[in-house]
Amino acid sequence: MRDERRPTLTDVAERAGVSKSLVSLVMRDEPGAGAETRRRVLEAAGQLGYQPDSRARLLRSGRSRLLGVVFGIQHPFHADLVTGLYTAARETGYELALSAVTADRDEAEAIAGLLQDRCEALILLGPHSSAASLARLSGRMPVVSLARPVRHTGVDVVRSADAEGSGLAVDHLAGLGHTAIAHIDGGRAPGAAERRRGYRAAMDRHGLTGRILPGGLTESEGAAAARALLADPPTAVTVFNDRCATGVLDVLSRNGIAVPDELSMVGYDDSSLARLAHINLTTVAQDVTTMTRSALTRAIARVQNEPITRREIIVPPHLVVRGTTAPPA
Amino acid sequence: MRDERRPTLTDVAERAGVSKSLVSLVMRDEPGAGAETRRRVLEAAGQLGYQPDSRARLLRSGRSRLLGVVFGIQHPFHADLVTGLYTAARETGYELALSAVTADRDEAEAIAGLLQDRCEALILLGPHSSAASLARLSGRMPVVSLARPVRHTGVDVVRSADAEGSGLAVDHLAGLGHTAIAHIDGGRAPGAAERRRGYRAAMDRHGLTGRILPGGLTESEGAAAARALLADPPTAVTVFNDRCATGVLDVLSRNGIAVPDELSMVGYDDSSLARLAHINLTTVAQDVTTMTRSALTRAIARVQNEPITRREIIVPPHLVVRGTTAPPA
DNA sequence: GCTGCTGCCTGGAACGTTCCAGGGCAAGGA
DNA sequence: TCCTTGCCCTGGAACGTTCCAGGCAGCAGC
Repeated sequence: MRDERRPTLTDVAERAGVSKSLVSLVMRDEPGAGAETRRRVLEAAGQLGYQPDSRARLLRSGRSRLLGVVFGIQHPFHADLVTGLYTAARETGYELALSAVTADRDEAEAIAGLLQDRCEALILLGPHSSAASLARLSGRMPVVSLARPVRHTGVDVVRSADAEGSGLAVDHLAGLGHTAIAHIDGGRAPGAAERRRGYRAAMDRHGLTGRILPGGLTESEGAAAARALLADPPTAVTVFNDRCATGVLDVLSRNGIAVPDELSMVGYDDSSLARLAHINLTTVAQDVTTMTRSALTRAIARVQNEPITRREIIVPPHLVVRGTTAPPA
Repeated sequence: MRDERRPTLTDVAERAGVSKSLVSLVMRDEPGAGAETRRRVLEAAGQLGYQPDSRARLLRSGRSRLLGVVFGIQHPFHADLVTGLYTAARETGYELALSAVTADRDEAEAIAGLLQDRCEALILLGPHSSAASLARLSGRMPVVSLARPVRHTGVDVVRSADAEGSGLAVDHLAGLGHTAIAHIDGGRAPGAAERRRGYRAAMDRHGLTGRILPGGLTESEGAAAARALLADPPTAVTVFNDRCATGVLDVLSRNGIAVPDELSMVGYDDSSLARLAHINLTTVAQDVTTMTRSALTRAIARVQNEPITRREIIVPPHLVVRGTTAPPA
C-alpha cells in the first residue's frame, strides 16, 4: 500500500485527456488554457491526489524557489523570527528551508546543508561567521543577515536601530526619575556593541554617568552579572536582551530585591519570554513583523535581480512598558 | 560572477576523458573503476569544484535520503531533541529536513511542507494531530512519533517511560522524608497522562495521598498553578516539565518561599533550562541521546523495509539531582 | 583454437518536470 | 477568397543524474 507510485503529470494528463504540457501550465496557474479544460485538469489532479515533484521541477527550471534560513535553535528570539519569516513567506511563492545551529552543529555546517539543497538565497539570523566568510558566500548567492550588521557591500542587512532602542530604555528610566542606571551588556553578541553605544549616548544626553557591567546573551550570564550588581545596586538597569534579563530577575528575587520597587529593569527583544505574565518585563521591542518581512522581500528582490538602493534596512524599535519599571523609591 | 553555471558530471567526464557513467560511479564510490582512472576523475572533479546536484540525483534514483522532522519552535525540549537528531543523523547518510510549528503555522501545515520535499519518513516531535490523521499519514510513509504515544499500529513510537520517571521523582522526595508531595500536571499535553499515572502509583506505593493541581506545559501555566499552591503549600512538588517548573519557581521566589528550604521541587525533561546554574533544577532526565538515536534508526529501518519487532521503543529516564530538592524543614 | 569469465568502461534510456517551437482553428480585415 | 492574429493546445527536447545492457580486452581452461 505504501509504495504505490505517486501520480505524475502524465497520469493527470491521461486522465484529463490532455497533454502533459497543458497540465503543467494549469498547475502553475499560467495563462494559456481554457476555463473548461482548466477545470477538468484540476479535477483530475484532485482525484489522483497529484502533487508536483519539486525536485523534477527544480531540475528543469533551474530554480528552487527555496530560501534557506539559518537559526540558533536555542535562541527564543530566533524562534520569534522564524515564526515571522514563515508568516511573511506565506504569500510569496517561496518556501523556507530551515537549518539549525546546535551545540554540535556550527554555522558553517548549517550553511553547507542548505547549499546542497540549492537554495536561491540565504537568510542568516544573527550570524556569527566572519564578515569575510559571509562575503565569500555572497559571491555564490544573495545573503541577508538578520539582526546583525555586517560590514561588506555584498551582504544585505536587516536589523533594528539598536542604539536608538537602548536610548528609548534610558529615556524611559530617566523620565521616571532614575539617575543611577546601569547597563548589563552583551559582550561580543550580535547587536551588543550598538546597544552599548546607544546606552552611553543616552546617558550623556541626560547628563548622567553610566556604568556598564559585562553580561552576555544567556540566562546564566545575566545571573552572574546580577550577582556582581548586588554589592552596589543602582536603582535601574537596562539589559542586553530578555533572556539575560530573566537571569538577572531570578537572582534579584532570590536575594529579596523587589522589582520594580527597589530596582527597575528594561530588557530587549520583547521575546515571548518577556510577555509571560509572571515575568511581565518592560522591554524594547524589535519589530519582528517588519524585520522578517523586510528580510524576506529583500532576499526575493535579490533573487529576482531587482535594483536595490540601500543595502541596510534599519527598523525602528519601540518601548513596551510592562511591570518591571517604576519611579525610584 | 554569481551565475556561473555549476559544473556537471559531463564537464568532469570531458575533462577526465571518460564517460559520465564512469564519473558517476567514482563519485558514488562504487566498484567498477580502475585505480588510475579513479584518481584522474577525482582530480578533475576537484579542479572544477564539482558538487553533485542532489535534486537530479534524487529524481533519478527515486530516493531523497531525506527525513522530515516536525517540531515546535517555541519548545526548549524540542530544541534539545532536534539537536540530538542532527547528531544522530550525522553518520547515517540521511539528511534532516526541518519544518517548524509556530503560532500561526499548525502541524498540518508543517507536515504538508515536508511532503512536498519528498521525504522518505517523518519524525514528529510530540505531535498534537489526532491518531486518525497520523494513521492516514502513515499510509503514505513511515511515521515516528517522538515523545508522544500514539495508539495505532501504523505509527512507530519512541518515548520515555514517563510513568516510571514520575515514580523516580516521588521516590526521591519520599526518600528525603517528604510526605506532602503535590503534582502539577500537564493537562492534555503529550506525556501528561502517563506522568500523572506514574505519580499516583508511586504515591500509593509509599502509602501517601496525592494532590494534583492543573498546570500545563508553559511557564505561565506553571506560575498560575504556583499561585494556587500558595494558599496551602505542600513540602514538595513534582512538575510536569521544566518549563512549567521555572514558572512555579519564579512565583515562589517572588512570594518569599525558599527552594529547597521550604519547598522541594522536581521538574521533568532536563532541558537546557534546568541545567542553568541559577535555576539548577532537580529533574527527571529523558535520555535525549538514546531517544533521538532510536527514532532515527527506526525511521531508517522502516524506509529500508527491515523487519521490526516492537512498534514502541520505551527509553528509561533517570533522575538528575540538583539544587531544588532537600529534606523537609 | 574456441569458450567463458572477469574487470573496466561506454552509450543511451529513464526520472518528472519546464520550456520552446509550432499547429489547428475561429474570427476579423483586406 | 486569403491572409493575419489570437487563443488553445501538443510534441519533443532539455535539466543532471542513475541504471541497465552491453562491449572489449585479457586470461584461464578445455
